Amino acid sequence: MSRERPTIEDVARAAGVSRATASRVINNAPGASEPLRARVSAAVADLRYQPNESARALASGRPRTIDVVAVTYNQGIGWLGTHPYFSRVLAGILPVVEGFGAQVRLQLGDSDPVEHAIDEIADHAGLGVVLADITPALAARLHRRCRRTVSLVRTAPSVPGMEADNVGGAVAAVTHLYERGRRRIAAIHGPATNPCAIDRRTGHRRAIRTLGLPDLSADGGFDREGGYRAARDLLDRHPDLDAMFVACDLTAAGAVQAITATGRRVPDDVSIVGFDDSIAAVCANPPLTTMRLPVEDMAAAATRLLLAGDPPPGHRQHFPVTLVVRAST
Amino acid sequence: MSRERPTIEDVARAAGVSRATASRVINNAPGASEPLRARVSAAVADLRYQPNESARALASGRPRTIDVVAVTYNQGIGWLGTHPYFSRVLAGILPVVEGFGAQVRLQLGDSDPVEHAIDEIADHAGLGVVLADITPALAARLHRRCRRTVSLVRTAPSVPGMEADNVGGAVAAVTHLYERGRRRIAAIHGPATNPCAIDRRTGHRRAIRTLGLPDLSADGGFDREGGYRAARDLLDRHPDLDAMFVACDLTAAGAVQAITATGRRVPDDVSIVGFDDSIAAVCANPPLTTMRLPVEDMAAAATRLLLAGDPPPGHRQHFPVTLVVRAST
DNA sequence: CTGAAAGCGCTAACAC
DNA sequence: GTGTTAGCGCTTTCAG
Repeated sequence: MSRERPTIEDVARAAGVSRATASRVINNAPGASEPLRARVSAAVADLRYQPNESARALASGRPRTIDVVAVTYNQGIGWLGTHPYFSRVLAGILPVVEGFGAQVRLQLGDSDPVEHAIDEIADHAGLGVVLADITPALAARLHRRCRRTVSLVRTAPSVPGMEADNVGGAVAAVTHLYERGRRRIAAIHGPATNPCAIDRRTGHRRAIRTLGLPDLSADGGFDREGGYRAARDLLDRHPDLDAMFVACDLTAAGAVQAITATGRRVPDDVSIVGFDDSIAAVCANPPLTTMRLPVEDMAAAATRLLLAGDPPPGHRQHFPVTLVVRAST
Repeated sequence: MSRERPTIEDVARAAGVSRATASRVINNAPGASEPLRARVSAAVADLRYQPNESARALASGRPRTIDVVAVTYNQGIGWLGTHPYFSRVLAGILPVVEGFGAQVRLQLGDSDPVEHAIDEIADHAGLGVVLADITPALAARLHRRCRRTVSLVRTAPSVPGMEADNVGGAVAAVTHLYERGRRRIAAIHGPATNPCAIDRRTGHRRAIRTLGLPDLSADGGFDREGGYRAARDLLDRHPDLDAMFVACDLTAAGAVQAITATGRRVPDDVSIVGFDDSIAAVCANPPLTTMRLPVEDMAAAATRLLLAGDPPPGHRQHFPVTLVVRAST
């Protein structure tokens, strides 16, 4: 057997048609009769033909890839290896793209300044770009240069986006704690500039206002260390608190460690609700009650949207955030 | 300003040279005088020229990408989203590739049968393929069709590989427990077919033999649930055990939960050492003493090797596995 | 509905 | 050293 991969030329010859016709049926584009379609398909199967993606990309002016962009915002590349979010995004995207016969490309977007990285990604985009976690301003910039873009977090009005009910989730979390009889409920919030964190903060504020609870808040970022520190601090300032709402499971895992370190028990003395339902929630001890963010579903939906054609500007798709009860409450 | 991206033709014209010369300096290949190099470089900067990767790929017969392959072995795509390993691999690879001006492509390799997926990846490979976690047999198959391949786990003799000292790590872990005064040391092993797990098993056996310890083993897979189950089981069968060596942090996190659930304290009653030093280790409560696998370093080294040219068959690079002491011992 | 032919932007032989 | 030229394998007008 020949070592060379067959080209579309070979397929056309084998099927006794022109390259154009072969191309049409391979891309199942209109304009080919049933009999010819059958012959071409047979030839494809026979020769085990697989299109050369590079040639396709050049000819059509666009690689058949979905670009996933992760902006690091100077947090260093480390966060990618430690934060459970990104791999869930990939887990959602990969099967969809694979099923479509396209490919996944990873873009870092951390060169300095970020704007250049974003512009370059936009100019080279393939079938579409998925924004894993990006500021509205940057998303808008990218979307201006490349329409086929979807954000997985709340974003600028023009940019198509998958939106989870972070506000509602935070309300539900605090309410759950309240219903468990807790009244001294503290909160550990995420980064002040992160859209998800902002919404969870909003939800928290709304809930304590509604329930008539005091505002016992601290900032913890979205990492474990921040959670540990914030929890220690909170416990120092309010030794009588009996619950914590934490805006991220990773942070919550740190908070649990801090609570335990002060000799308190979870959930008996302090109960705690996290957010995300990531691997961190189930690794914590006790495992965390948390608000499930359907990251995989959102990423998969974003990908499908992109694969289906140009998403209309401002398109929105909404996702619920649901309570998952474990041992920490 | 024109919306069209400049081509190499534009650069050549602006610099007053031929396309070939422009190409040479852009790829900084030999065969261009200093003065011309300068003129071309100026034109590149001036026009903000960026090569069209699709055209490059087609002309040179190979896309400028590093392909990262994750084989799921029917575990479903979920593991990718929950197991901390894969994202550490990416965190190691991305900066290196980015610095080189190449791209990262993700390959799933889970179609049925796996062999086809592997063959297809080999036939379409770009600058090189990084095998995140693959059986020796599959790695060998891929390497046969594509020389520029590196495995991150112990693999077939012919396949270039990055090898961490898993055996030594396991020995060190058990020894650490022994030095802490523990004598009833149980072990929770990983999947019987996983090369890393096998080596850690070997190390464990070697250590208990050397130290004259009984073999108290159970199988836990590489996930949290398995760790929980195995630990409960072990505790049932050997209520007097005073330590556990667990072949994966995720599994160890589950084991800690199980130990706690039986009313025992970590590390007072049972101390525990994990393996990997992943995010799971620091999310556990208490945080886990563990054997650090330098995944990011290994992935980065593999990438550099690939980017430097075809790695010689059988090439090996060794990495230490070091003890990180935290609160679980 | 089908085929012929013109590139897509670049690399790499090959001449000069 | 430098330029000319022939493709890489495919998509996509444009005729027929």
